[in-house]
Amino acid sequence: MDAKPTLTQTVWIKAAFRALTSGGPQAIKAEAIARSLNVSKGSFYWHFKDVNGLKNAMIEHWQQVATDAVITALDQGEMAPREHLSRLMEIATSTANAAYGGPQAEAAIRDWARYDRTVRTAVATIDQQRIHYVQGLLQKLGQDRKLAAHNARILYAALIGLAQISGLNGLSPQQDLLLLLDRIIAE
Amino acid sequence: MDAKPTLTQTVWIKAAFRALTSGGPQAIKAEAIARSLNVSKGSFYWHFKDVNGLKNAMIEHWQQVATDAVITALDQGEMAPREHLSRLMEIATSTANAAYGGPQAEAAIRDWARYDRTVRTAVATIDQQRIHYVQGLLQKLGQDRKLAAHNARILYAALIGLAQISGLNGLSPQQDLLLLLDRIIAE
DNA sequence: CCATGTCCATACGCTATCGTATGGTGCCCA
DNA sequence: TGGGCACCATACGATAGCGTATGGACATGG
Repeated sequence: MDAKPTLTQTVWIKAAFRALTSGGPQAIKAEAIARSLNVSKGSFYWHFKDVNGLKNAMIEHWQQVATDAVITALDQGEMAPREHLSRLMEIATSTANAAYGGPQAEAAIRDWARYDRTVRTAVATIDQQRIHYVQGLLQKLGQDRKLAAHNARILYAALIGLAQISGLNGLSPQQDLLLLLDRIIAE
Repeated sequence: MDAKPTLTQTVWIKAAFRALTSGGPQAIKAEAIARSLNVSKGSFYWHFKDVNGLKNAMIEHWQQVATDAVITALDQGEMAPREHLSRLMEIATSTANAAYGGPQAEAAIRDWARYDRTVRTAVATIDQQRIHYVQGLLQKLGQDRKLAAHNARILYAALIGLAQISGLNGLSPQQDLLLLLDRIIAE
């Protein structure tokens, strides 16, 4: 098998996100995650000061990844805004992207934010970035600032809401999102 | 003060929802809730078999209340569908209704559902009921079945998503929702 | 070759929570 | 009036998770 090349912080963080995604915030426990990595918690307290240290590292890591995603989306801006938006919807609703765990992890982080002040501010910041980014794309399509802001919030909210609903009933939200996008752009 | 007229299951359930809303699923603990009611956990284990018994009672209670809300909404059907929809949006986004704790509790239940199979099926059932109800209203406004279904999902998803976002940044989602409703009906 | 540093295992004490067992208090009713 | 029941308090053992302390394995450089 694997030659066990000694663990890193990142490995722990990813394992912690798996725990968060499948078991919620209260599943972020040192010993449980250690077991999932087939090591003891002695290793954990070597890499992190304590459980709060791990949580802070998780937030920082996610915020970094999420911010980078927006940045790079902005950089490769030579695509048509319309294409850009529909591709965004597809990426956001696909289940196998993002280094930190994908949309499922996103939802779990959003839950986590409800009960943790630090996470809450981090998520709020990311939300603002994304909504603002979508708003910019809509303005490029000719919508004035106010309408674009409204539509951006609606699109993003529908994205989150549909993910929530489909996460419960197993349906894919892509169809609904693309239809909504069509109508929002059409006017 | 209060003459302490002995506790009932319902009192425990409401206290449990307060705990769930403010602290998440892992905050549903016998001793903690007992302290919040100024009694000991001896009382708790008199009214409930164990913690799981309380949780089941909570789910049952919420499902009952949520179902009843849809039923009564259907019954008082002499209102214009358009009025009906906008009033629904207002009620759903107001923060001081619902016996079990209001929109905040809804969001907390939705989080809870992600990590608990029983809650998940209950929430999925309620979601279906509500979406189907909204779809019926839209059909009354002349939309065909398919379009109404799509619009109902979008409206409901936007409702949930906006609540999630505004729950993080403190903004009110009413404006956005009513605007979206206008556009959905306008066509 | 051994000294030092990195990474991890094990053992320990502490606290929180669970569920149970048992006792106490007040009320109603025969 | 006292026996029984509803409701609650208290005490207990058991388990899980936290954080610390200490030692061991392994590599690497002097």
